[in-house]
Amino acid sequence: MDHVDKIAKQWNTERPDLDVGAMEIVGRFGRITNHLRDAMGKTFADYGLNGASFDVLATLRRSGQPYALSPGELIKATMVTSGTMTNRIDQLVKAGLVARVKNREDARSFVISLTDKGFDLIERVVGEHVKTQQKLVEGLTPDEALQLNELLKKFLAHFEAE
Amino acid sequence: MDHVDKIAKQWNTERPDLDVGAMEIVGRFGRITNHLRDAMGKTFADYGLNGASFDVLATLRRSGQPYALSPGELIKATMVTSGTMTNRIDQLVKAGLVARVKNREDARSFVISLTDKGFDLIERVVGEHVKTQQKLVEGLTPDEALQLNELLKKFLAHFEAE
DNA sequence: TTCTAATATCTTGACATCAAGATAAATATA
DNA sequence: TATATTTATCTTGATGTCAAGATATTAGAA
Repeated sequence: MDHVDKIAKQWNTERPDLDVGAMEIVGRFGRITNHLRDAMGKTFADYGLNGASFDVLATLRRSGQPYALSPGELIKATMVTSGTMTNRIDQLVKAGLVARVKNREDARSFVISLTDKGFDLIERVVGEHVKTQQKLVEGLTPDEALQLNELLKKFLAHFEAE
Repeated sequence: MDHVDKIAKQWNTERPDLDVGAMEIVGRFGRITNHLRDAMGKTFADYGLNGASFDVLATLRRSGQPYALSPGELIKATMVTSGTMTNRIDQLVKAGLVARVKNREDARSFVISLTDKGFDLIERVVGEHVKTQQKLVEGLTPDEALQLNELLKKFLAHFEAE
């Protein structure tokens, strides 16, 4: 009887006309995601980052050499608005982790480039981050984890069909 | 090949030493939850609410008669800080959907009570909300949905063990 | 060429949230 | 009783986010 079961039970008493089967799935998604975010946030905080700044640095790192993308590309990859990305980049520039480099071919645009300091930091953080994630899925057996991943993949495809 | 697969592939190229199996699960949780929140938010917006205000009204409604809880109880149920709850209540009071009623037995505390207007509103919204949630899980067969729910339940228990 | 449209990014103002601390009342202890 | 502690809620200041609009540049059409 977890927290979501309790909510479902209350609705069954108060509104027996409602079928809350879907609510159980959706509710558990929300709560699990909150726990995951909290746990991962602690790893980021150990290195002076948060989920937002980690996201930008990790996107640049995994894009490969020369570890540089335009703000527009970062916006697409991280699904935030332009204002949010400007703010994130400003902070990372202030921290010396990325640099805004002018694009000679298009004066409207910049390239956001990992500094050496930024590269070294993300290189270390991502290792810890992966360890944290592995610990988080330890509640499931390897077989269950595989099964869950397959179901998530199908579920996500429903939203991100192209 | 969904978005999460692409990220995993980039990491495999750039950092083949990292095992990103757990990252796939965690990443899909994040993306799915974002899609769920967006979709549900639209239903709330149709009634002038957002996820935060819906949450408070729904908590009061499903608590049963007399549809009233203290701020402290609402904080526990919704997992937000006291400042956030004060703000949410202020807005709902302004909108005439709840009322702050003084507690005679303990002058420190109030009871937050659904008004008739608030009751009528949440009564209608929750019906639409359940329909939205049902549509959201239609990407899975009933059997898959059951399977997923069981796995989520076990996963969540890992975080909310008591 | 000159005007218009599209593109790339930044700025502004508003909002929800949190952490930490303030206020006030109830309860426990001396 | 008087004082200290706990409890319940609100206030304040900072942060991250978004939507809408501003600015500047490039590309296309007349």
